[in-house]
Amino acid sequence: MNDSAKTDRIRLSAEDWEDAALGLIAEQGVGALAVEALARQLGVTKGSFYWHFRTREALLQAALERWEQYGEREVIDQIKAIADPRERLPELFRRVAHERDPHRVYAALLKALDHPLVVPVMARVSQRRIEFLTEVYREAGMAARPALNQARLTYAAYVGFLQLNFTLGLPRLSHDEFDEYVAHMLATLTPQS
Amino acid sequence: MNDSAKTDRIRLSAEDWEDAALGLIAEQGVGALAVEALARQLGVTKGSFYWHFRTREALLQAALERWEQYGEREVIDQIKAIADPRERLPELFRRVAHERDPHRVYAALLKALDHPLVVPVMARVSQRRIEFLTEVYREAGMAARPALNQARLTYAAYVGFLQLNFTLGLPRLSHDEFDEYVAHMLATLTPQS
DNA sequence: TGTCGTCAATACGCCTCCGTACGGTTGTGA
DNA sequence: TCACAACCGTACGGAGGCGTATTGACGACA
Repeated sequence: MNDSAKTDRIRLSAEDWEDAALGLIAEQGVGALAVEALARQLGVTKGSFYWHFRTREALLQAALERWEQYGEREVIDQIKAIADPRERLPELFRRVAHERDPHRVYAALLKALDHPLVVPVMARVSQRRIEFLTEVYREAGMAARPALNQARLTYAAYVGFLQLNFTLGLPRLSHDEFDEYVAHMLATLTPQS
Repeated sequence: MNDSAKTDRIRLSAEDWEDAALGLIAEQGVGALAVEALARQLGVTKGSFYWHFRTREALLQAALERWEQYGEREVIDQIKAIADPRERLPELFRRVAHERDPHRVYAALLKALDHPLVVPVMARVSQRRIEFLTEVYREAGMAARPALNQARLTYAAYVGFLQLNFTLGLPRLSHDEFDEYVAHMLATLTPQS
């Protein structure tokens, strides 16, 4: 039994390294991104790494770009596919509240905002999401400026939610309490229907 | 002109080191807390450090305890001193929105939630603040359960606000836009008066 | 079948930072 | 003035992580 992620492919590509890097970031944070650790996890040595990347920073950069491009589209597209605009907010909230995995990289990156490479990426991603939220609020019937402010507020609540509930494990809510909280959130952050 | 924080006291105490550590954490994050860097900043060498602390972790621990004990009381006490309970929320919001310094350590600690020492501290502090917020909401006229959920939501919005506006510098709002956002926040997170 | 490009192993040097050992200085009280 | 504790400097050992150099294995393709 191979201990973990030892894919039995003999040779690796740059993309394999980037994916592995994102996995490691999601699990242990950006600080834990070391080339020898990654190499061990992939079942090879550093010799391989420095063929694909000039430096450790280059890997981080590439992994972040990969995440920014491919990891984001999904949620937004799926939400946009919902016909009734008023149904989009509730569905969005439900996803965020109950699906943990898609947010792990984002949460990990949130803890690495001291690193100069991740700040611009997070700024772009957050900006884009806020714009998307604004759009959804507008389609739900709000005027332009309130929609923008509401989007900012909702997104801030999302970010704080990640920190408090996921990474901090804070409220230690029971299942019912949690659902009640999500319902409350939905009620106060959704335009009065 | 001494370049920065070179206090002209000849000899240092453990508290001096803890304060300097908190300052460094606020400016550059927990990861930048290195004993030789701190020693340079204080104008001494490691020899001094290891007289006061057994290890680097011990300093972090002590600094965090110091922050948890002394750095928090202030805001809560000042808010509690406001006579009219309905005035407390707006004042609290104003403070958070416009005073940057008191939140710098908290924001820095938010980016260090991968470190095992800071998680319990942040959990306790956040928990206490949420309880305080719940109290304020109750005094403003809300029932028990809604007040609790509202407090959680408001605090999540606060945490996200820190990340997006302060550390990410995200919305790049003008002064007026910013005030408008704060007003919006206040309007939707304050019980209907 | 030989050659070339691709991917990987090994070994090494270097730097940074932690922690230790020990010797030196300064203040203070007997 | 002597002794001792508090505080600090210097020097060193060692671990961990980055990057380089060199060589080796292996498949594709002429």
